[in-house]
Amino acid sequence: MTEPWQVAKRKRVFEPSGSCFRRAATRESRASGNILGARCYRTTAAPLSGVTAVMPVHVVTDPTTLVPPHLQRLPIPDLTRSSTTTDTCVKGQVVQKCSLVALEDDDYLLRTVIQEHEDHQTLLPGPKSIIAILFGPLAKDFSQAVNQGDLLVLAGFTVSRSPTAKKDGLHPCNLQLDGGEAHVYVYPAPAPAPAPAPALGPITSTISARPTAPKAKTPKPKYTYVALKDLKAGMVVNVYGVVTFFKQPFQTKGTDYCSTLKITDQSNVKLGCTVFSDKLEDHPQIYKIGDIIRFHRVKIKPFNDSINALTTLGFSILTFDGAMGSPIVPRTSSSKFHFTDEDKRTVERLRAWATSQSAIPPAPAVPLSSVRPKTFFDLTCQLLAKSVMDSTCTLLKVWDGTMCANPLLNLFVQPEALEGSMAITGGRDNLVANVLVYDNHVEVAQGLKPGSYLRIYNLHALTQSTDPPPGDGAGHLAFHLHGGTAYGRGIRVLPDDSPDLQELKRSLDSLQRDPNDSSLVEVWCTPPQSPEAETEHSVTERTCDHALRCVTLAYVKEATPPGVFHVRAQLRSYQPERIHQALKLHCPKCRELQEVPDEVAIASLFQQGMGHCSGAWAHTGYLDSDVPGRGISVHLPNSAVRGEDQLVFVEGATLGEMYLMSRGQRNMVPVRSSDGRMTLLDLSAPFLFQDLKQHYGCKRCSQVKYVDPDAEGTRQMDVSGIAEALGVSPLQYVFLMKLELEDGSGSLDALLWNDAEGFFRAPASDAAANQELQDWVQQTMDKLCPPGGSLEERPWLDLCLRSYTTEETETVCYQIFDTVTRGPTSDV
DNA sequence: GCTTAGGATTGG
Repeated sequence: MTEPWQVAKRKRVFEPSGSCFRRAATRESRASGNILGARCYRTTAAPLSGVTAVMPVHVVTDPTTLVPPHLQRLPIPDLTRSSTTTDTCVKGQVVQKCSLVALEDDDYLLRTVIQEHEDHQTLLPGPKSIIAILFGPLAKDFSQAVNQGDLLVLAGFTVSRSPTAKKDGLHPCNLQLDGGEAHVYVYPAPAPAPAPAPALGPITSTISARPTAPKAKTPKPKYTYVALKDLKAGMVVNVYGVVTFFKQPFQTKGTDYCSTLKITDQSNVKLGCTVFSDKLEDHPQIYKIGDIIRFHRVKIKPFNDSINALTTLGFSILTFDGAMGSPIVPRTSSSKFHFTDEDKRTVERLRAWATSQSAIPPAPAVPLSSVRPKTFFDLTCQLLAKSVMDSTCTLLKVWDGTMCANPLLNLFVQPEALEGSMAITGGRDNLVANVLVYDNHVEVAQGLKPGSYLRIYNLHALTQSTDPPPGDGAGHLAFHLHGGTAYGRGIRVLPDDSPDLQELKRSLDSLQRDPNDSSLVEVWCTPPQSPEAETEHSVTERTCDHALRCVTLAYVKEATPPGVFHVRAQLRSYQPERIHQALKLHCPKCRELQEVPDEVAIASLFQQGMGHCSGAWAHTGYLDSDVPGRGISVHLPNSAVRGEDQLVFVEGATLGEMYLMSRGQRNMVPVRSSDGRMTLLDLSAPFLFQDLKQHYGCKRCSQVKYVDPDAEGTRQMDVSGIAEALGVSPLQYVFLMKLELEDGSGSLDALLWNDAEGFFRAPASDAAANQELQDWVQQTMDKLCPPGGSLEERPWLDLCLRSYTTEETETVCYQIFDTVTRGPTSDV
């Protein structure tokens, strides 16, 4: 049986030297900025505008400087497919001119045969005649302006393989002329007798329109694009589409590389497309599903009750990022392409349409931290090092800045067999994925340079069954890029400035901020294997009873809420930094959260409460006040139960006096007069003082009554009983802190809130009243996150996190639950 | 020498 990858192995090897040369030539032509033809011509020909000003075919009869003098002439017999075509030209006589072929929508094709001009002809070996194929308006102009026998200078062409060379005995290459850079300069054959052609070098000629010359203003080449639903077999068309499936170029059984892809457009028709070219740079540069592609000159052919698009002679392809708002920059290796504002709008329209389509499958790209065993996925990563394992397998060591939740297989390779370096990882093994690349992908893999950014398509995550500890059930993860091209399997190098690399680069940057951090290295090298082992080195301890596997913060962030996770992280920072600021008041009824009022504000409320005395109750005593001329009234309800829990109403005291008086007292309620009756102060002040504790009520939920001395009083002398009797809805003290956690895979803000008292093992209401307890909590935080300490001094925290979405803003939040600190004195 | 592929995994 012959499998695709076995076939591929028998293929001709893509000549690396040739490809390098070609790529270099392209770069050079871009960098030079010297666009052959058009620009030079427009300058020199300005006075002649109206004759052939925007024409790519120039008719030359008289000595002026029409043909750019910098063009280097290349003899036709010397032409090869790796010839530099920038600033070069060929010169030859038209020995055959075929008729103009009309393609769809004002597109044309014309084939002609050019024979090397006689000044070189006799001197050089090799085929002297070459086929030139002209496209578009150039072909049309040529058919009108050029006759057999004319002498031509051709510039701005590309050199391709001639598929008919064996049959026609002509040059093994052909010339293709298409687009704004292609130019044909014509020296018409003199009608009566041949005159010596002007020598090349600085050609001095002048233009004269001859009878067959085309009309003065030819419109710029305008391409029209056919909606996919309107395609019919036999058409040669230009189309746009959104990529819904693609394969990287692979070698065929024939002479070419093949790219297969599927596209769709607003007409909701899908079209399979096949690109054949032996030049990799002619193939589309598709990075992911959703990219937008533009084809010029594809032929629609019937296949299996449907139609497919196939590249034809003179095809060209541009690819664009499909994301809304990202720069519209065509991906192509060619510096010769048409691209207009209309193209831009087309791309924008397709992007907008595609964004709203569920028919376009989501790209299966995931970070290393989210990879699950037995799945196939696309990995965007940086190549660190590679090593040839055998003839059918190459190992790539890659990372993406996130830490895999599963232990990763680390294949050891002798340093001398490894190309590239792992030094940058600082030994943090669980960050490095070992990718085994097989069969047809080996060729691509061997051309990869360490440091480059890659996307590997359809990577298979497999747990290594031969792993030593079979008991723990978690084999080490290895990644396989199987042979063949099914499901788009392949590797592509992403350009360094690709928008798809931003996230990856951020992750890698944060990893490398502190590459020498030994504690990180230690932890990463010894991934926790059991909960027992974990807690030994942690300053916190989980108290939950679920046995979840420890995951990375990156994994937590990827997961859809709600969820429960066990993580191991360090505390980078926390807010607020002062513990007393972390104490808040919370209403269990309306769930409002508020700051504890500051003493200045409370003191002022006490001042305002010093009005007319509400009058003596049966049990009223008077004390001297700090405030001159005022007295403090102390009232006891008529039916008050005597004893320790005695409820005492205090009127006319300052806040300071209230503190003093309530010391050692169980229940003191500050009151004021209102309309001759006794009521509570504004609820921004505590409604109840219990020794060192102050209790507050919710302004929104309380319905404060006048305090009636004849009331039965409260039966229950606890906070809620007293509050109820007073019509107060009591507030609870709570801790609220935001902890910035960090674990190498990323960082995450988690709240200490509902379960904060458990975390600190301290009731918030006690902490509010007790400076020592606040100090204890502060010391605990200092232990978790030493002030001014470096990352390596920070201990690791085992935490149980919950993710959830808030009702109001629908933002994702994380809270720490079921976790306790070991306290500031623990010796970890 | 006018072909080739025409999506569709599971493995080393």
